[in-house]
Amino acid sequence: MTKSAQFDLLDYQIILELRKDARKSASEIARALKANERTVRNRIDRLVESGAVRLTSILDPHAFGYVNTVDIFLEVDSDQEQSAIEQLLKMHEVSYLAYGLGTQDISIEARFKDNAEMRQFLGKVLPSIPGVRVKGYALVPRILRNIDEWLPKPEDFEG
Amino acid sequence: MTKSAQFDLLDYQIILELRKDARKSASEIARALKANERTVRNRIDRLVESGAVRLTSILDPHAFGYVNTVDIFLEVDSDQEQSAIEQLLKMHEVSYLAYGLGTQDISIEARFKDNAEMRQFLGKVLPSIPGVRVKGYALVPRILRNIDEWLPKPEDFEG
DNA sequence: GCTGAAAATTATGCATT
DNA sequence: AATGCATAATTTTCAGC
Repeated sequence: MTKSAQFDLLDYQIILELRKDARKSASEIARALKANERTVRNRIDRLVESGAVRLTSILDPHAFGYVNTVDIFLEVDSDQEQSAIEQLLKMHEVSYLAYGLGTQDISIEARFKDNAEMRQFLGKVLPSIPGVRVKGYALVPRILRNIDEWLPKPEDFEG
Repeated sequence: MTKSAQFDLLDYQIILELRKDARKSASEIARALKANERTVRNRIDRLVESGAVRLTSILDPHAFGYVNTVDIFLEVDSDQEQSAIEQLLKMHEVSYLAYGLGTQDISIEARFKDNAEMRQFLGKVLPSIPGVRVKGYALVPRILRNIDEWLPKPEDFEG
């Protein structure tokens, strides 16, 4: 589980540095923030081990030829929800999947190399999953803010 | 711009390693993949400099008290689209924003610390933006796959 | 674009406060 | 939890293939 640990402004600044470059050395960060090297290392470890921060690689779909992105709202019959979710998660095109407990809503994002594949997915693949209806979708050529760019407010860091 | 560079299976394996830990040393990765240290460093540099891969920090909203996430579909009058998008991007609650060129669709995700804030956002804040209508939304207590977890197919890497 | 070897930098382990 | 220090590991620089 992810607990609500308490982080301070040094943590916040470290997060900002790591956001620019997750491989930036602890000593470089320490210099930039005028903090102790050893402390910065300890903080990074704590941030990662607490689960509050993940240091990872994010791929640009365009660089790999995935030029079409679509956000889709689905409605699913409750009794077929589990199997529908399982099927959706098997599809590598699905880059995001979230569902509302106690509701029939599933929200997904999917990525494709061309329009034909995307149309096939919307028109054939999704409707063929038992209990699933496409409630709406939006083609999203431009993502202006991505989930990985999200930050809490500075005020969420005590100090 | 992000060009479609060509990457091979070594790049793919390096990406998989960096996904687990963006700070994993190049020598450790080289050992794991039985590749040359220097080569691994060159590849990492190339992946990052080409824009295909970003090495960054991703925060867990829960760890900072943001327990409510909602995916929202909006419809916007074309002539007010630009100003609506600008206003939405100013809101720190909005963790994702994408819009379809030539359509009226805007797709967003937003995060909140409690239900009241979220309801306020859905019921008051969004409708108060000129030209914006909430077309639908889904509360998403469970995100099963996140965008940062997305990977191209191994076949997308030549070799 | 891949690899090698020495120099510089960084990380780790252990200790103290 | 923060820090100092010695040692180990890694990265960088400059080079040749």
